[in-house]
This record gives sequence, structure tokens and C-alpha cells, in this order.
Amino acid sequence: MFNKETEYALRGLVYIKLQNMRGRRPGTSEVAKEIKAPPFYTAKILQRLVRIGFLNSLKGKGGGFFFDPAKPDLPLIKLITATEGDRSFSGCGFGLKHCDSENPCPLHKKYSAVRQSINKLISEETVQSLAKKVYKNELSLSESMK
Amino acid sequence: MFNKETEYALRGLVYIKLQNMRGRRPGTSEVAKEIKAPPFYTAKILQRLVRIGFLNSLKGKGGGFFFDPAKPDLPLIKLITATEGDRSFSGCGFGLKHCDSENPCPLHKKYSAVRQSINKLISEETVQSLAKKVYKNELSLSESMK
DNA sequence: TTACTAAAAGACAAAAAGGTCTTTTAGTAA
DNA sequence: TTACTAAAAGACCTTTTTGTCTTTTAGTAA
Ligand code: FES
Ligand code: FES
Repeated sequence: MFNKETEYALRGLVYIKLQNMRGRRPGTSEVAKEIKAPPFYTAKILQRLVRIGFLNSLKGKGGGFFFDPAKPDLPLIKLITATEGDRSFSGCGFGLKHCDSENPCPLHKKYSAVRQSINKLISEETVQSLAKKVYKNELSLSESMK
Repeated sequence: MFNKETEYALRGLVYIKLQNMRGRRPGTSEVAKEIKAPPFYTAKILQRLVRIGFLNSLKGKGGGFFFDPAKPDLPLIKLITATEGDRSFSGCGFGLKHCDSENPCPLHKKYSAVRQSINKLISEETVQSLAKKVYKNELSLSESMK
């Protein structure tokens, strides 16, 4: 579905938000471990997200990553666009340069419906809304242990 | 949506089937040109599809690619699985190793619905059904020229 | 059977994605 | 103000994907 970078970013941010809700600011190695992602790569990705402005960080002892509570929630579509560009979920499923309902490909009718439901999903859900679900329902951020 | 190889394979096969319906057997360079794909890469991909058995070919003058009319239609899901493996449209949208409704990720509920509609689409449609649509409705296999 | 045509095979190369690691900088706590 | 902690930055590497090209093989038509 998403590429690795987006996956790690998404899982990482949800984990960070969840910890923030519990009054903590996790660091890179904790995040990487919890979301089962490569530690250095995770660090690099989180740094990029801070630079973009999606996330805040604090250096030094007791430091770590956190969300500015004053900022609006971060919809998945914004995150995805930032990590993998616009490529997904806008183009033609058949690979034409542009999806054009005036000049549709043979997949257009069915595919554009699916595409719309994907866009709805990633526009409605935010990092925060996902974290809240985990918080309330004990949903999983990593594999079940059984 | 799909990777390049799958896209070229899909467009190429639909083009070939369409030409077959018109009594022709196109060759690699014709296919590549018509679907706007890199010629040598297209050749390589088509060769692989022949080896797999999705497609037939005939060498020599008047030769080219064609579908065995006796064979059943080729659903997109088979093509996709052959070109890019099982990775898409089965796993967890959040990146967990397995999608497990007993231990769902926070995307599970909404994502699994979308995933199912994708699977429905690629199971229902076949190379042949798409070619037929193009044949009947003059749908587009490449960009509009305007 | 010769000349031609077209696919088959596979080596090779460029670009993008994914990942690792070292050095530097900035902060905190005692 | 020293010692420690943790992020920032960026060089470097590996793997996968995408793409190119040459040589070989198999067939057709005349
Ligand atoms: S033209 Fe292909 S999806 Fe719209
Ligand atoms: S567990 Fe993530 S989609 Fe099912």
C-alpha cells in the first residue's frame, strides 16, 4: 500500500502521539524498537518530519519527540504526500499520464471509485485520530505476540 | 497503484488482445510504441509473460504476440501476482506483518474495506474484458491527443 | 536454401528506495 | 561548568526497480 518510509513515519508518529498522551516524549531508539523499524532509518525519517514541521523535538536529557498540541491534527494524506509525493491515489490506475474522465482508460470507471474511497480514508484519518483509537481500544501498533 | 512493470504488462497485453481481435499479431516494437513504454523493456516483459504461459508468440516474418483463444481469460490479479508478487492488496495497510482482525491495527476497519474492493476489481476484470471495453467503447490505451 | 524477420536470452547500467553509521550540535541536570 | 543525553546532519552503502543493448535462436516466405 504505502512505501516503507511512509509506513515507518506513520507508525512512528502514532506511537509518539500515543506516548505524548501518556505524558512521555520518546526518543528515536525507543520509537524504532516499538514500531519494529530500522533504528537509524527511523531517526532519519523523524528528523525529516521535524524539519517539515509535522513534529517537534527537544534535545538533551529528558528530550525526545512530541506534537505541538496547538497545531491541528495531521491527516494521513498530508503525511503521505510529504513522504512519497503526489504519486499515489491521484493518477490513472492503468498508468496513463493523467486520469481524464473525458478520455478514460478501461479501468477508469471501477478504479476511480476505489481511488475515491482511499482518498476519503486518508483525508478523514489523522495521526491523532489513529492514536486515539489505539489509546481507547488497545489496538495494535506491532505484531501480536502469540 | 501498480509498479511500472505491471503497468507496461497490463497495457501491453490489452493492446495485444485488442489487435488479436482485429486479426493482427503485433510485435514488440509496435506494442512499445502504442503503449508508450520503453521498447527493450517492453520486449523483456513480454518475453517473461510468454515464458510464464500467459501469452503466445510466433517468430519470423508475420510473427508477433497473441493469446491462445482456448485459454481462459487472464484476471488482473494473476498478472499482478506474477509481476510484483503477492505484496499488494493482502497485507496490513499500517505495515504490520500480517493483517489480523483479532489483533487489528488502527487502520484495519476502514482499510480492509478498501482492500476488499480493490481485490474485487482485480479479480473481476481480465485482460480480455478490458480489451473488449476498448473495442466496444473506444476507450483509451494512451493519452488523448488534444 | 537463402534472405529476412522477429522473438529469446541475458549481460550490463542507471536511478530510486531503503538502510547504516559517524560526526556535530544543542540541550539538560547535577 | 562539567558530564551526559539526545537530536541533527549528512556521507556512504545495499538492494530493488527500471531500463538498455548485444548476441543468439527460430521461424517465414520466396
Ligand atoms: S483514466 Fe485511467 S483511471 Fe481514470
Ligand atoms: S491489521 Fe492492519 S489492516 Fe488489518
